[in-house]
Parts: sequence; C-alpha cells; structure tokens
Amino acid sequence: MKTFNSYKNPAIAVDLVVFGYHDKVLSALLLNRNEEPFKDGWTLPGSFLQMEETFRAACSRILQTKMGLSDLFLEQLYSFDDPARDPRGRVISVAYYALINPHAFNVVAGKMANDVKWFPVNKLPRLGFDHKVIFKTAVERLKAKILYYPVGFELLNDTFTMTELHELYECVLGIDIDRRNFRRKILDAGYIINTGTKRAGLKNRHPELYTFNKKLGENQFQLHIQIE
Amino acid sequence: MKTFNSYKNPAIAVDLVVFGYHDKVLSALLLNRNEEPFKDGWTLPGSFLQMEETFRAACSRILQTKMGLSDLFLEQLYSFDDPARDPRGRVISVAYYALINPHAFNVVAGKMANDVKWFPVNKLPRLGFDHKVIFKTAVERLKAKILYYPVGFELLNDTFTMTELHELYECVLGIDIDRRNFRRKILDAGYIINTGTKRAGLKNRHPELYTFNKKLGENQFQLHIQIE
DNA sequence: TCAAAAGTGTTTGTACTACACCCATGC
DNA sequence: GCATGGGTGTAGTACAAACACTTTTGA
Repeated sequence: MKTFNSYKNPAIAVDLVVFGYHDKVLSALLLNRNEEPFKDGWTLPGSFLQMEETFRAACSRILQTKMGLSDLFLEQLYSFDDPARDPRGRVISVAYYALINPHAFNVVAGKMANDVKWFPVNKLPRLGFDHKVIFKTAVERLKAKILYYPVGFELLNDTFTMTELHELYECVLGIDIDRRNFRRKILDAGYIINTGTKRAGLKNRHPELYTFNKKLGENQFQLHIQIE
Repeated sequence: MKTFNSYKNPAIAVDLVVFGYHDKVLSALLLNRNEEPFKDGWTLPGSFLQMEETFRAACSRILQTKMGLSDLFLEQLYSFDDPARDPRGRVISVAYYALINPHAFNVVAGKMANDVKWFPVNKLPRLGFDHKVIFKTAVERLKAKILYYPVGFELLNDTFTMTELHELYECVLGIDIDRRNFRRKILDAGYIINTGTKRAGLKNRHPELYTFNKKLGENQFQLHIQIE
C-alpha cells in the first residue's frame, strides 16, 4: 500500500465557544491574545490539533490548560475553511461549543487567569480571525438545540426552580415565553422531575426545586415555541 | 508576526455523500477504488484538500472529475477525526452531502465511468474507511432536513406531481404518510405552486403538475410529521 | 363501465395560546 | 395585611390525524 506524506497540509485548529449562564445572562469565554496576530485582542480559545489527537481531546486540552475546566458538554459545530481566515497561513478551524455552569466550576469573575474573561453574548468585543462568524453559528445552534435537548442540564445547578429554567429559555431564545404555558409544556414532556423540596430563605413563596430527568434521551421532547 | 510552518499536519480529505432519487428509490453514488487501501472495494467519492482550496471547491473538483457533475446542492455534514480511520496515516475527513436529480444530469445507470455506481441506500455494500459512519450521518441529516427545507427541489424534475413528491417523502423518511394530509400541509405551506398544466398520456386521471416556490427560503415551513 | 389513480372535504382530538385567580412567604 | 413572586386552572382556537367520497382517464 502506498503511503502518503503528511507534509504540506493545511494546519488544523480547534476553536471553542464556551457558553455559561450566570446572573440571568448568557455569556461566552474569550481569551486575550498575548501574541500576534491580534495581539491584545479577544478571540475564542483554541489550539492547533496535534498529530494523533482527536478533536475532543484537543477541546479538553484547551479547556484544561487555558481555563482549568474539564468534563464539559461538547458538540461539534462546523468546520471553517476560508483560506484567508488566518493571516499566518492556511488554517482549517474545526469549531466546537461547550456548555458550563460557571458556579459549579468556580470560574465566575476573578477566579480565572486574567487573560480569560466572560462576555455577555450581546456585548461581545471585536473578535480576531473569523471568530465572529464561528460565534454566531454557535449561538444559532444553541437556540435550535434548546428546543429539543435539555440544555439547561448543563447550564444550571443540579436543582433549580421553574422560574430559573424559564428565565434561561427566555434568555437564550431572546423572546418572552408565557410562564404558565412553559411550565405545562416542560412538565408534560417529562423533561424535569420535582424533587419534593423547596428553596427556603426567600422573601416570597418558596419555589419547588426540580432536577433534570436523566432517563430522557435526545429528541425525546420537542418544545414548540414560535420563534419570531 | 511569527509565522508557523505548515509541516507535520494531519492530511485533510473531503468526502461526499451524493444522494439521488430515481425510480422511487433513494440512492447514493459510490466509487470503486483502484488502489490500496480498500482496492476493489466501494467508498464514498473523496479527495485530499489542496493547500489553498475551500471545501466547496474540493467538492466541485471531486464531482466534476470523478462524475462529470457540477452545480449541485451541497451542505457540510460533519468532520470525522478517528485517528485510525485511514490506514495510511492521520487523515481528517470533512464530509459534505450533495443532492442531485439523476435524470437531469444523465447519470442514470450506464452513462458514468464504470467505477462509479448508484446504490440504493438500503442496499449498500461494505464501505472502506469509516465511510459507513459518514453515510449514516448523512441519511440522518437528510431525514431531518426534508422536514423544514424543500429538498425535493434538488431531487425531482422542475415539474412534478403531488404523488411524486409524496413518494419522495415516504421514501426518504421510511414511513407512510397520509396522502391527503400531506397534500394539504404542503399546499398550505406555500411550498409548491400549481403550474396549471397536467401530465398527459397516463392510463388514469391526469395529475396536476407543480413547481417549487423559489421565493420560499429556508425554515419558512415546517412539516410536522411524527417520526417514531 | 370498470379499474386505478387523483382530487376534495369533514370530523375528531390534541395541544398550543391567552388569559385570571389563588397561595405562600417575609416584612 | 400587603406586596411579591409562585402555583393552578380554563376557555378558545388552530392544526394535525383519521377517514370516505367523487372525478378523471384509458382500456
């Protein structure tokens, strides 16, 4: 069998859109670059793919070394191929997105390296490379995904109130959803389970706490919400 | 700015799943390999990505040189990264799928190079590399896509009968769909337009001919069909 | 006039929408 | 007891599912 050489190929980068939900705002983690190109500018965290590395392994390496994160929800987003996307030469970017509960990982403001920072998705700075395009693709994917996959499982605490879940959906989708209809749909779908406990110490009525139904696989429910 | 060398990178292949609909059967184009590995076996058509080539350009090159096809519907599917997927070394595969009306391109049986052949998607031979996985991913994507995008536009002739469109949907989705409900949904969605002409020369009643409504963009309609 | 396929309509049930009211809690 | 948010219920409606009849054509 003829073998081929592995020279003169485009480089492959793996870039990550890390979503976190915190204080009723959906945010993404960005990295402040300390070298050219785009020195001192913001970009998505990423790295070149090693010769024998899988995409997921590269994602884990990036998350671990740059942010100290591990075991996140990861999904491949798209591969970007614009020949001009990197001024240093030909680089293919395979983009993934990750979901994280910032509280569970102690990566709220101040606890990370100071070149990594959360930005609300609606207040992003200018991004280097073609990362704006990658980012927009990730947001669209998340909006679609949340309608048929319990994304909240990754973004919220183990137990949460109906209002918290409701706010998450309104935030991600950017629309108002009727509180009572949302409740019924979510419960009818078997999407979450009432733990029987309540959150205490609040000024008003103590809300019931729920957990995600882990028996429910992908595509097991469908949230019919009119978008636009 | 520091530049990087482009040596010692994984190779990048672009692989294609070409779907065609013919004689009420959904088929895919496969290539009979004339070199190792998998010599004399069947694989998806594909090629290595050139240094300055976009994915779509590579797709066009593959379709043109191996099958004489051009200007097809193309969509990126997924990127595959199993380090063992190619016995010759590390190769990333960026998969696309294409849709084609075999009649419009004269690529029905016998008119193509004899190392290229249509296979019904339910009667595929053993495939080399990880192409079985790529293929299954493509079929799933097509099934999802047909519910919110007028895929038939690419697979059928310019004008077609309601029955032909109906059969296409039943074939792709692999389920029975009520003829009358299907008709109403499709028409209500503004998905197709009645041309006012009829197909003559048939034994039975002459069916009306339709065209796709080209003004209708993506996500403009949603076919609510219960899939298992 | 008969068989086969194409066109049309009706009923039923489900589930989404848009609402209003009561309940629990801390101050 | 009152303000605030949390829980529950209901009427109207829209649309999908299930189903039957009529029309057109060639033989």
